[in-house]
Amino acid sequence: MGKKQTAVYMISVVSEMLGVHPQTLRLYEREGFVHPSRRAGVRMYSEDDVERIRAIINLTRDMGVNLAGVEVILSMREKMQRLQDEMEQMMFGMREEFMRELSRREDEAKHPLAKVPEGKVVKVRGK
Amino acid sequence: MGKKQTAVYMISVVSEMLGVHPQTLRLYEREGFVHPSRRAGVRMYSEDDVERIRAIINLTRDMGVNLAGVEVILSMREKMQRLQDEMEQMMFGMREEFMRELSRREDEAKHPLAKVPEGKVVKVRGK
DNA sequence: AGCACTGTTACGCAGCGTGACTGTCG
DNA sequence: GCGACAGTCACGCTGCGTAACAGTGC
Repeated sequence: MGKKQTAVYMISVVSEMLGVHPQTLRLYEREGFVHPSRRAGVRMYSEDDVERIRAIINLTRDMGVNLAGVEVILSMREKMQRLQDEMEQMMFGMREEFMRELSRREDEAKHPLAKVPEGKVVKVRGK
Repeated sequence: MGKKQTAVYMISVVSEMLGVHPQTLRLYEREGFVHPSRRAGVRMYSEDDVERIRAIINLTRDMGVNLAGVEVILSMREKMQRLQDEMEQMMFGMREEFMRELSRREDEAKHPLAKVPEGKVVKVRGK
C-alpha cells in the first residue's frame, strides 16, 4: 500500500478553483456526493474528488439539475461505464473462444482419428 | 400506413389514472417531455405517452428529481438502450464473421490448390 | 493573536405543482 | 346551457446556494 501521492487540496483552494462557495462544498459532502479525506479534521480533496465536483457543478449550475437528479445521473453514468467494460470483455472472450475452436478443428484435420472434444459455440441473444 | 389503433386517452383520464393534476400534464407538454397528438384541439395521450409520464412522475415525485434532471435522465436512458442494442448487434456480426472464416478454412482444406481469399480477423480494442 | 478551518442556523431566490379564472366547443 | 376541454396568471411550498455567526487549532 504505497502512498498514492496525488495532489490534494483543502477546501479554500478547491473553492476558488471551481468558483464555488465553501459552504456548497460542505453541503455536497453532507449529502454524500464527495468523500474528501481528512487530515487533522480538515478536508483534503483529491484530484478525483475535484473532478467529481466539477461534474456536479456542471450539472447543477449549467444544466439546472437538482441534487436528487445529480445522484441518479452519476450512478447511471457509472453503471453505463461498467456495462460498456463488461461488453468489451465479453467480446474479447468470444474472440478467444473462436480462436480455440479454430485450432481445435485444425488439430482434428491433422489427426483425423483422434477425437478432439467439441467446443461449444457462442450464442447471442436473438433479436 | 395502417391505423395503429392503440388505446388513446384524454387528459382527464390520464390525470386520474396517474393521480396527477391536469395542469401538470399540460406543463409537461409545454416543457417538451410529452407530445400527445390532438383531435380537434384536444390532447390525446397514447399508451407510450402515459408510460413516459409514469416514468417522469416516478422521477419527480418519488425521487425528487428536477425537470431539468428528468430531461437528462430520459435522454441518457435512451442512449443507453441504443448502446446496448448496438453492442448486441456487433456481437452478432462478430459471430457471423467467424462462421465465414470457419467455412473458408474448411473449403481450403478440401481444395488445397484453390487459394480462398483470406478473411480478416475481428479485432477487439485492447484493454 | 490572527487566520482558515470547523459546524449550525437563517435568509432569499427559483422551480414547480396547483388552484382560480376565463374562453371555446359539442 | 352544461360539462370538459383550452390557456394564462398567481400563489405557496421546497430545495439549495449563500451569508452570518461562534468555536477550535496551528
